[in-house]
Amino acid sequence: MTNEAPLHNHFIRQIVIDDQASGKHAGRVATRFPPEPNGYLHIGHAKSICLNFGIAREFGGRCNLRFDDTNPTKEDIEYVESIQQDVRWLGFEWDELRHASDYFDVFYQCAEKLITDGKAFVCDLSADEVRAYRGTLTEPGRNSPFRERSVDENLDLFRRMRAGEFADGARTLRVKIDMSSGNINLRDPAIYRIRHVEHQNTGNAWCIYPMYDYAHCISDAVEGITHSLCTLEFEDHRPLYDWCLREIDLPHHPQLAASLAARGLDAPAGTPQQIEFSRLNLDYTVMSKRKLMTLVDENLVAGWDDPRMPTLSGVRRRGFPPAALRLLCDRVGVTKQNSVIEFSVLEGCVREELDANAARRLAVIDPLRLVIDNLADGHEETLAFPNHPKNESFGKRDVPFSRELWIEREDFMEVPPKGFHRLVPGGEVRLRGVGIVKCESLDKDADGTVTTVHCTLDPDTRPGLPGAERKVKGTIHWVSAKHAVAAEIRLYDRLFNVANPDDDSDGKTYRDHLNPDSRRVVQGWLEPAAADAAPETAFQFERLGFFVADRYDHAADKPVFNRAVTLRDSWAKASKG
RNA sequence: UGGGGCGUCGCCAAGUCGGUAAGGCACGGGAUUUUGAUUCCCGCAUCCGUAGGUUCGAGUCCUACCGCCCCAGCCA
Repeated sequence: MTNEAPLHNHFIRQIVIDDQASGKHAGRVATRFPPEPNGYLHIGHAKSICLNFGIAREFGGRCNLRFDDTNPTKEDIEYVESIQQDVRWLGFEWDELRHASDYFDVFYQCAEKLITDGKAFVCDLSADEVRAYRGTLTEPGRNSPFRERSVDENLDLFRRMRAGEFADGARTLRVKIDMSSGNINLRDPAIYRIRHVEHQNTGNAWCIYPMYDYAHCISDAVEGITHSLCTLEFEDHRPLYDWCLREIDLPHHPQLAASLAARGLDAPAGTPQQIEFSRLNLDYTVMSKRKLMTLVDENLVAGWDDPRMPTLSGVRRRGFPPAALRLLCDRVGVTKQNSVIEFSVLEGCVREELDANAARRLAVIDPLRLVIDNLADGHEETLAFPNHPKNESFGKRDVPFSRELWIEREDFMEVPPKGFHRLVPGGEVRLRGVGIVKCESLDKDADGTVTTVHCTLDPDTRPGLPGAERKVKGTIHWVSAKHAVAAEIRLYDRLFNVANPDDDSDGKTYRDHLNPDSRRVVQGWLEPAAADAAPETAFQFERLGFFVADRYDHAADKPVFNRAVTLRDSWAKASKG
């Protein structure tokens, strides 16, 4: 894959540079991308993936893919598979694939240590009671009445929790920190809960499952992660992250992780540093898993990989190349500022990438018949077209040409507005790669709609002849009617018609802002060399935009193309005012 | 009246020990062009949330205010 050079130094890269220079972590760099397998990855995740894998690659370090599968009630194997596929598609490969559930035994051993050290207790309070004891943002909480149980009783109870003696929710294991802390995460947070649920990775081996804060920091330590990168909302979890690691002290108690050795998962435990950065948000889209899930579940879109979805599988199907997403992530930078990137920035990245790497083809998506009257009936020839205007290595292809063509309906106007450079009655225009054609007459149907444009081709303007140098205002694309292949063309537009669909302050929700025209399907005509392409091949259909052969539905004899993005169109912008 | 973050051009984002505002995207103008695309030039913050202060000099230091985001799951 390509390896884009970093645009500039961001604060996390600087921390890594400083750490490496000072010999912290013995100069090692290890990161991880830790998704919970409870949904599909989206563009926001791309930032984390690029950051984590990118840092590891840049500093000669390692990066693991780790499934944060500590809550079996929400997770599913479907997601763990899609996540792996998406990470690879983005262009990254993990050093090791791990699951938090690989460490369930370690978590358990550490919990017994915490209990033995008097740092954790089994609490019998119900969820509601815990909430009541927790206090509020401005009032301190109160100690649980079970906080002072003896070590022996705690150990006994915890072992019985594990043994399955208690019902879901009956008890939790809590850590003793400070119920009066201004940081609510430190008010004796639960680190284990009872869930008699089968786990996608460990089956029925466990009925108690660790909480995120507890499991994540230990997982990081056990994997020797040096820099644990996460998003801003975990900032006030960091004291808990550090507390757990300090109290457990894995580096000095390697026996706690001894069970890993037998499975080849052991490594010297480290002391990872959590560093937070801001999420990648885009306007005109929603990025929360919950909302994306709703769009899918309620059939508001055609699935997680609907081309309008901001999921990685969605943008992939839409035709956005992975390099465009990497470029986006480079371009937006890494900071702690909440930000919303304009969707046009992403589109710009897609255009930039595809302009350089997509072969050109001719296609017409709203056909109007054009007949070249001064060519013989049945006239046919084959023209050689370069596949890329600026890159000869793309080679050339044969394009069939004949007397009857399809041109784009919007490229002809009987009464043109000022500044219109295309075909008009009595006017001239260049047919791309063919020569200059003059509109001599029109055919119309009963409604007055133009059905055919009759032209004459100036034979002196064919390519290669001196007359080809003659300037005309416009050049339009075309496709030979006789040779064209009918295709299904899916035209996509933004899913939401407001910049911030998450904003429900006016009483409306994202569901009220769905763009009814976000998907239009038309029948168009392709030159043969476009139809005959493998699924996921991206082309620029000249003057129209970048299109991709649908990953699943496209076939050479029944082509289906999705429009990834239009070309920049200064005429449309100007003529619209 | 809690805790944790963040405020530099429309959107992002650099700004080393204080020395007199990078870059990208967008936008405006021009050149080239058999894609009104691409490419190429040129322009685009006397000002860094606000108000004071320190200093020869402050986006960078101090003080006070203002604004925005996150936290009260046995979710991650």
